[in-house]
Order: sequence, then C-alpha cells, then structure tokens
Amino acid sequence: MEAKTLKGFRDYLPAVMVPRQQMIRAIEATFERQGFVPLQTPALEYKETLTGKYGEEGDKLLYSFRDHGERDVALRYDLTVPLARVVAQHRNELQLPFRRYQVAPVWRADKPQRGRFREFFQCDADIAGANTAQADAEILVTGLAVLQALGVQGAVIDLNHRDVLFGALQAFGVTDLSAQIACIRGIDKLDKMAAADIAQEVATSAALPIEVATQIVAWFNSPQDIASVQAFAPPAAVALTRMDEVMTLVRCSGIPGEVRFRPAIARGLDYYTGIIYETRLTDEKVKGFGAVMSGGRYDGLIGSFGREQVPAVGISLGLDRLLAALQELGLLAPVIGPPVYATVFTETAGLTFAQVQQLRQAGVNAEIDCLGGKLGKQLERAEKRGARLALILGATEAEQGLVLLKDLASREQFSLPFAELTQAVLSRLGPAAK
RNA sequence: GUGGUCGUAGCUCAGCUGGUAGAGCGCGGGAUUGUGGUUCCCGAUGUCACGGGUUCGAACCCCGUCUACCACCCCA
Repeated sequence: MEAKTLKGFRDYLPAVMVPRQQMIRAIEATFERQGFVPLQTPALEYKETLTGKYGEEGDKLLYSFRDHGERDVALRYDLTVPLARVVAQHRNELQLPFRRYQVAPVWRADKPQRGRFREFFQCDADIAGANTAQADAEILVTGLAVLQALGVQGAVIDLNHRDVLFGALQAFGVTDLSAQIACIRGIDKLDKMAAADIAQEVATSAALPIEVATQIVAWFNSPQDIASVQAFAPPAAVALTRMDEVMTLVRCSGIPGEVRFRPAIARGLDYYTGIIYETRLTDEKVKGFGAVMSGGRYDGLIGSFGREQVPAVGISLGLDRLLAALQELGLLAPVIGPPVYATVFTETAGLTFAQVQQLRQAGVNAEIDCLGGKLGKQLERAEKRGARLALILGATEAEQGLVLLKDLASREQFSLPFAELTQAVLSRLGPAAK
C-alpha cells in the first residue's frame, strides 16, 4: 500500500498550517467584529439539496454517491446553498436578518491546476432576511475588512448587477435568454481575451450579426458610469440606484479598498439575482491569481426550498488562493516554533522539567529537547526551531542553583537563580511575544 | 469532461545520437567527549513516478496508469 493523497487533495503540514491558522483566526475575528455569528453545517447533504443551484457546469462538479442507506448524497460545493437550506429549515428558530459566517472546506470534482483544488476552504459571510442597500454594503465592507485585517493592500471590488447585464443586452436587442447567456459568457472573458476575438465568438454562439456582437462587447469593455447606463438601459434603473447607494455606503464607512462599477462582471452561478462582485488584488505580483473574494445577492435561493422567500446576500473568500497571494506578497509571518527551547542533560533532566513547566504556567510557550546528546546539537535544534532563548541546566549549574539563559540571536548568556528565570524570560521576550 | 506538457537523490536540476546515474543545496558524522550560524574533512543518498512493450541492452524509444502543471470549461 503506497502512502499518497488523492488528486486535488492535500495534507497541510505544520509549515503551511501555522500561517493558515493565523489567517483563519484573523478572518473569523473580523467576521465576528462585523457582527456575524458562526454556523457549521455537514459536509454531506442530500444530493437534491445541491443540484440545480449552480448551473449545468456546477452540477457536473458535484461529488456525489449513494450511501449505505441508499440515499443519494453529495459533498457540499459551496457554503451558500447549505446556508440557504439552514435558513429555510430552521426559519422559526432564527431571528432575521440572520448574519452568519462560516470557514469550512468545500469540494468540487474539478480538474486541479495551480491554486485550484478539489478540496479547498471558503470563508463566507452572509446576511439572510434583508434586501436593502445596507445589507449589500455591510457585506462588501466586511469583505474589505477581512482583507484589511490580513494586511492586504490594493484590493478592488468590481461591482455589477444582474439586471444591468440583462438590461443592457435588451437595449441591444438581445432578448432571447440563451443568446443573453452566450453574450454574458463572452463578456466574462474580457479579462483574458481580446475584444475582437470575443465578439467573433459571441456572434456565433449567440447567433448575432458580427457588428452587433462587436458593439456589445465594446460597450461592456469600456468603463461605464451609472448615469450613462441609466440612459441607455432603462430597465436597469432600479439596479443602478441600488448599486449607487451601496457604493456610497461603503465609501462612507471609510474602509480601505475600492469598489467600482464594472459592467463586465458576470458570475456563473445560477442563483444570483441582484448585485454581483469579484475582488482582485492590484499588486502586479499577484495579477494572475484571479478573484480572491466574490459573491452576490440571491433572493430566490432560500425560497427554492419550498417555504417563505427570504432575500439574502453574501461574500465568499478563497482561503487558499488568498494565502498564495499573501505568500507572494511577503505578508506571511515566518514560521517559528516556541520561543523558548530547553536543552537537557540526563542527570539534571528532572530539574529542567520543573523549571520549564513553571515557565509554561506563566504563559510562555516552551519546548524541551527530547533527543539529548551534545549541547552543540541541542542548540542547533533550538535554532532550527526558530527559538529565541535557550535554557541550559546541567550539573555545573544545578550545583549552584543556577540556570543559564542564552539569547540565540546575540549569543549572550546569563546565569540566573531559578527564582528569577520566569521574570527574566518574560522581560526578554517582551510583552507581545509569548 | 476535452486537448496538451512534464515526472531523475529530501530540494533545484544535469545526464550528448539508447550501454544499468551525477552536481549544488540540504542531511548524518567528525575537527581534544557542555556552546549552535563561517571554514575544513568524511559519509549516505535513488526500484531514474508506476506497469507493460521494443531491444543483446532503456532514465533515454512505444503503449497504458498515476501525479503535477497548462489551455478550454468553470471558478475560490
């Protein structure tokens, strides 16, 4: 039996777990500060709970199988649909608006590529039970707040609205739904394909004259402001007003980061009904990373579970992709072990255990060498661990009731009575480091 | 799911037109048996991804599988 992980799945070794966990903690703390409460849902759902929500392509990426009780089940594809199920199912136990956050793995039977896996973590915040500009803006502010907490600079949220997409296409005379979808699919590629090529593609896929296709692509490709779109596509008036309000509120919050109207944002998931958005990092070094955070409003999804319609809006942040970006930008703290490393000599090991445990009681993270051997070797291990201080307590010190505290960086060392050790360690580590 | 590229010591890679493998880094040991980042000496690195095939003989050629990566699709 060979030891290996499944395609698209990964082990997270300590070297990546440490920054990862730091990130998760910062994200969760931010969600809570923004007024969201935690929710956990099962990895497995009834298959029919998930099918039909993500579009044809999405359904194909569902991991599904039949369990031992002959139930058709599937691993969750995102955190949004399970949330919708929870709100529908527990409607009477939840007070609306319900603001929940969730950081959890999701599964997609996708073809893996760099930064793209079959199991990956999403960090979601959603508000169910409010279809207002405040709710939309709260979600966007929360997304930006998370990026701020992670030290990310230069994030831009591209904002659009489903009704702008369809309204503008109608204004161009594209009324057939499948033609509209074909157009949107093309528009969505504006980031990585030349406009002319897209127009060609759209002309065929939407069965439009090439002139019209070219015009449409050019319109979506050029920067538009709300007023001009309003004049051009009257059916989008309500949507445009909403976006305007949302952007204003986000700006008023003073949160760093930019939100701008970009009509070319499409989003493939079927369940979106209102505003939609994608977030990119502007730093050149991470240009190719794609969207790190996106979402939208989905007012019909909760109601699709057969009860009352409950409007909702949410945002989803891709932990792994963002982690890769932070790494590229050098925003990750170096991985270090406990700050104190105690060397050990067999004759005095008991004394060392006693001293170290006292340090730990005082809140200092410390490791005791478990291999022994030459002091030089032990100090080498201490250094590799990233420790800042080493403890040396051998026969020589024990006889005098002393312990050596060594600063690994400066190589200075001090001889101290046992009673003063904790105080000395704490003051050398400084107030922040434990 | 469709199409394509790659896969050699822990890591980064070399290996000419097929003759059973190398470097650097890292790792282990040592330089008068309690003091680590430099230097010096010595040492081990490996079913050349896996399974078949062609050949007197394959890391190198052919087929398949797996993996990673790229494009499409879609997306975090």
